Parts: sequence; C-alpha cells; structure tokens
Amino acid sequence: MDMTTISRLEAAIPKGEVRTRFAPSPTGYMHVGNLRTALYTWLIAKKNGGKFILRIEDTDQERLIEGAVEIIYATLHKCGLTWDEGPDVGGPVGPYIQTERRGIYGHYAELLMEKGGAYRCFCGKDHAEATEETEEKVIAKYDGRCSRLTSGEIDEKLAAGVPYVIRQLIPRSGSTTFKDAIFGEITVENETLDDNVLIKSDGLPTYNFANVIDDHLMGITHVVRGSEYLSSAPKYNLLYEAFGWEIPTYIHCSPVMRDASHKMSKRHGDPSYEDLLAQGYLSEAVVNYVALLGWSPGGEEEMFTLEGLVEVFDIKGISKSPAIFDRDKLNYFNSTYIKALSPEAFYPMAESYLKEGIKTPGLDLSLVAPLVQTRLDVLPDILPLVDFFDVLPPYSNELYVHKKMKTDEENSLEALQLTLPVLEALEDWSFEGIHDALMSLAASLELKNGRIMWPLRVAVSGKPATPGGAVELCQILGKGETLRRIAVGIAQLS
RNA sequence: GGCCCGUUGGUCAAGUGGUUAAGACACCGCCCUUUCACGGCGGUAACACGAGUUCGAGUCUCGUACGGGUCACCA
Repeated sequence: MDMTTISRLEAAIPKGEVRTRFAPSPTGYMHVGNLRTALYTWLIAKKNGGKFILRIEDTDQERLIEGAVEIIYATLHKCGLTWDEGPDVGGPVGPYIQTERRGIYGHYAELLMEKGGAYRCFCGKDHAEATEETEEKVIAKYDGRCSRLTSGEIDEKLAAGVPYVIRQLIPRSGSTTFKDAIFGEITVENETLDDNVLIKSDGLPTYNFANVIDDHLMGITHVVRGSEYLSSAPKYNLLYEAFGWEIPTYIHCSPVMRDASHKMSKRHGDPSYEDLLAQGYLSEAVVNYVALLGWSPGGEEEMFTLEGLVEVFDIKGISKSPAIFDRDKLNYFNSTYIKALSPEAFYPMAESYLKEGIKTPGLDLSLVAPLVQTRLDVLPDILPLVDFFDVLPPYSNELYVHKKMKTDEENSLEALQLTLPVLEALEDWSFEGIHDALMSLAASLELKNGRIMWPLRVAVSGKPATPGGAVELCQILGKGETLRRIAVGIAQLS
C-alpha cells in the first residue's frame, strides 16, 4: 500500500459526528445477542444524529460461509436497522469489507514496529515450548522470545523465507487503564497481557488489530461490542496510544443467556433471530423485546417502535450483568404486537396458517382470522385453535355440563332440541340473524343465554374452548354443517 | 489456575445513603362474558452472605460464596 493511498484514507476520516459500526463476521445467521448489539449500535448513531456503518469482518478465511453477507443484509433490513455506509452502499471510508482492505493493515503494522509497539515472530503456529505452563492448566502465553531477536537474526530469517506473524509488544511492566461507558474505569497489570498476533502468517490481520485500524480509519466514535472483548480492551488502548489516535467510547454489553450459566447458543438449540421469525414471531416484537434485554428505558413504558426507541434510548440504561432470554416475555410482546395489528394487516400473516389448518372448501377464513387474533402467542398457535372446523372431533357428553352456565346433559339435550328447528327455519344466516334468533329463543323460554349458547357451542365444536362463541361458529360453519352437528349432539345425548 | 467483571422476587428490571424497595412477564384470585381468550382490578414473591464506614446502607469499603468473561495465526 503506497503512502498516497494511506494519506488519502487518513484525510477521509470524518470528524465531528457520531459514528458507530456493526461489524459482524459472515458466519451465517444473527444471534439474539448480535441483534441486540446491532440495535444498540444503531440507536446510539440515530439518537445522536450520526452515522451507522456496516463493516464485514471476514479475515478468518476458514470460517467464511457462502451467502452469509446477503443474510446479514436481509436481516438488518428486516429489523429496520438500515446503514448509512457499507459494502453495498459505499461511503467515504471504504472499502467496508476487511479482506478488501488487506493492504492497509500491513502498513500500520510496519508503522507500529517502527514505533516499537510490535515485532516479527518466527516461532510458527506450534510454539508450545515458547509458552508457559502452570500447574493445573496449560496457559498458552507467548513468552516474547522473538521480541529479543537482533536485527541481524531477523534479517537472516527473512532472507531464509521463514514465515512470520507480527505480534503486539506489550510493555513488560506498569499497568493500563481504560474506560468503558458501562463498566467504568478498569485497570490491569500489563504483565497479565499477552503479545497477541496482529498480522497472521497469511498476511491478514487478526480481529485485535483490524478492529483498531478500521475503527480509527472509519472515524468510529462509539465501539459497541460484547463483553467478551472487555479483557482485550487494554491491548486495544495500548494500540491507540502507540499510534497516537483518539480512543473511542467503549460500550461493552454483557451476554444474553439461555439460563443462569449458559450463553444463548445455536449449539444448544437456542433460536437465532431467523429461527424466531420462522417460529411465528413478528420482527418488531423480537426487536422490542431484545431491546429490553439488558437495557431499561427508565420509565414504565415497555412497548416501543424503533422510532420510539431512538427517542428514549440512553447508554446509561444498559445493564452490567447478563440477562436471561425469557420466552414467556417474548410471547407476551409478540401477542401484544399481534393484537395491535389491524385486521387487514393480520389477515395476510395468518392466512397461510388458516389455510393449513382449515381445508373445508368455501369456509370463510376472513371470518376466522379476527377470532384467533387475540389468542395467539405465535402465529402457528392458530392451528390447534381451528382444527374443529374441518371435522367435528369426538367428544364426551361431560362437555355439556357447565356449572356457571347451569347446564347439564339433560337440559343441554332439551336446548339443542329447541334450537334445531329455530335454526332450521332461519333464513338470514348472518351473525345478527343467528344471534337474534337464539337470543329471542332464550328470552321466550325465560332462560339465561348460556343455557342455549353453551350446549350449542359444544355441539358445533366438540371442544371445551374455541375461538369465538356459538354464534360466530354457526355463522362460519354454515347452516348445513351447523344443523348436522346439532343433530349429532342430540343423538349423542339421547 | 491468573486476570477482569457481575450478583434486587422464577425472569426482565427501577433504585444512585433515609422509599410502605417501582413497573413488566409468569403464576394465583376476583370481575366482565354465550366457552376460552381479550380487557379491568387485586394478590403471592427480592436487595447472595459476612464484616466495616455511617445517626442511618440495596445504595460506600473489604472479604466470602456463587456466576460470567478471558487467557487462539476466531471474531
């Protein structure tokens, strides 16, 4: 990389605006924890009128997954987390894919070596004899031997073509203090830090190096990432200091857990964002819930659109401790979002499930949809709710016994026998028509509505609980099927 | 094991030296009601433990326990 390119890159660094970045490695899907990190990162940018940047960290050639970048694009779009700069839309500090920036890192590694902050290491991948062992556990801490090589020895190895990596030279004494917006000031002894590899033998940078270089070159002001990077932060600080660069605000987020002692993980079968959508969760509900996992808006309101989150978001509300992912609460959010949908918006979402659950031709699914809308956690819950429309399930006559409705098998039989001719004679098979006919029947007999409605609902559904009451079910089932099922009930009770 | 971090009801969490220790989910109860839901009202339930500082500690300090993270040519 020539110097004019480098100076052009450095001159392009935007100043005076908040810039955040989401920097996933393209491994396939979006973890819930990643989603939350992306969300907070996006929110910080939007809250401050700044820019949200997407950068792809693909320096691990062995873990590349075909098509993963496209999945990241799609997922972020689906969540509403649009980026101002990125591989696809470009921007002033590109390229936004690390492998396309490979020439850049080498230059800064050279520069760092000149400044005495790094050195070439020829030990090779297997440098077991160069590590320290403790009693109980083998700790692979590099002993720094190559940092003591003379320039003659280095030239010799270079000339012989010995492959090498570039390691960060950590001061052998003293301590390093860094500041995190969530955890406060943290100080560590330099001797506990390792001389990490900055440039791998394939010439590509490690995360430890690339993130510092790129964040600086891209003018990133707030670095949001998982707390697994907390213990590496001192090394990044040392890097910034060695270059004389301004240190960004660190925001380290604790992990999202599956239980008290395990992180959410695909390996344990925990769902990713994509999995949750496939399970019938609404993206908005997932985003809303995830925002509240490890962050509190302060007030008592919990339901937020993305715009609403921008309004109330504050770094100060981010929690230090890990948060356990709670399916019950996610269900509550999803249920709330489903209920809030207009019938017009709900129907297309529900349609495929309704069609899967109801095969009877001519049955008006648009009448079923509003009945199920208020009783769902997730969309697939529709299936067991509507199973009785196609076929009347076998049921016990005990269903006719209901204390509060004051019904038993005997008076249910009477009710059905009285109801049958009334419905048979009814011409207006609309909700109002059926409703009025049944109500006036009950009134003429001086019976509580339930005495008629309960047996009827049981007879037409065969279930203890149904979406909608007797009138709705009759309306949807149609006159013929309704009368047939009442007859079945009468026969069964007789 | 070293280093770093954390710990308020089952879960998410408010709280920043003086509170009857919020609120939400879940759970339970009541009401509403042609079932079940929805909705409304109410209830059970927490400061990990031990010292110290202080007139006073969930809030500050130290220790203990438990948990998490990290110690890769992965990010």
